[in-house]
Amino acid sequence: MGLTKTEIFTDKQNEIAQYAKVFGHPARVAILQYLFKLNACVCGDLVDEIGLAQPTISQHLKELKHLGLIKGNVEGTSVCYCIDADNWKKMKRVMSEFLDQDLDKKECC
Amino acid sequence: MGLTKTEIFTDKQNEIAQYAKVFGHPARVAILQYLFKLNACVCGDLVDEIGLAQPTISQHLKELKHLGLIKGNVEGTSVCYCIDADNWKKMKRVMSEFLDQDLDKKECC
DNA sequence: TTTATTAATCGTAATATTACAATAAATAGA
DNA sequence: TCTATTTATTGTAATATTACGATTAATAAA
Repeated sequence: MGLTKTEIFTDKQNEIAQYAKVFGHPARVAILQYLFKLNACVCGDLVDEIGLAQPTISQHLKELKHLGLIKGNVEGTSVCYCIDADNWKKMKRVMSEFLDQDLDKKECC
Repeated sequence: MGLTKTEIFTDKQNEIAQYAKVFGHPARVAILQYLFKLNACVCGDLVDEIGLAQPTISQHLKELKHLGLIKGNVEGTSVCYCIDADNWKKMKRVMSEFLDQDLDKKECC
């Protein structure tokens, strides 16, 4: 136990859960908000900005990169991160379909 | 360690993460989708529908109820669940604000 | 009152996540 | 080459999550 039974769910359900999971930590939310706010690539100031240790930030960045929501570019000794616009749009389509379900006649309790 | 440092993040960031976290498991996604699909209250068939043990479903329902996304109504020996439309809308506003951030001029890598 | 039905709770094992110190890797500049 | 700078990786402790058997609680029906 302790492991999610992904095989009993649909691909769509697992996809939604996977996206949601990565947003399920405030540090990753903060990283993404910062990348949006700066309107440009961010090279390294995330550790100062967020206030977590460098390996922790690096770990969170890895998860965001793994889902394709951000991309990194090596620039000298530092690495530049930014939102991957195409994949962000893909994610939005998946999440919107889930969040925007019709609420009519839903409440009967 | 192992515990999220919520205190270093804004209320908004923690709120987004909390909503996302509850969507971060396919069983909870499946439960919500089923409640939407039925267009009515669901009294108990979630265990058969989803395919997880009854205590597991009950645990997931508890988390959804705790965030206010669903509500339950006792009906005889069974309990009737449905989406809480008002709170679902509140959640959607919070998540949309986060997901719908402006993507212009974001990519430079 | 007894029995059946349904859902919640408790306890717990297996696994996952979070955070960070220590270290490694990679590159720039002296 | 040596040193500084920056990021990734490794290892690990603390905590959280997931799943379910066993049990309890609550109500309905016999």
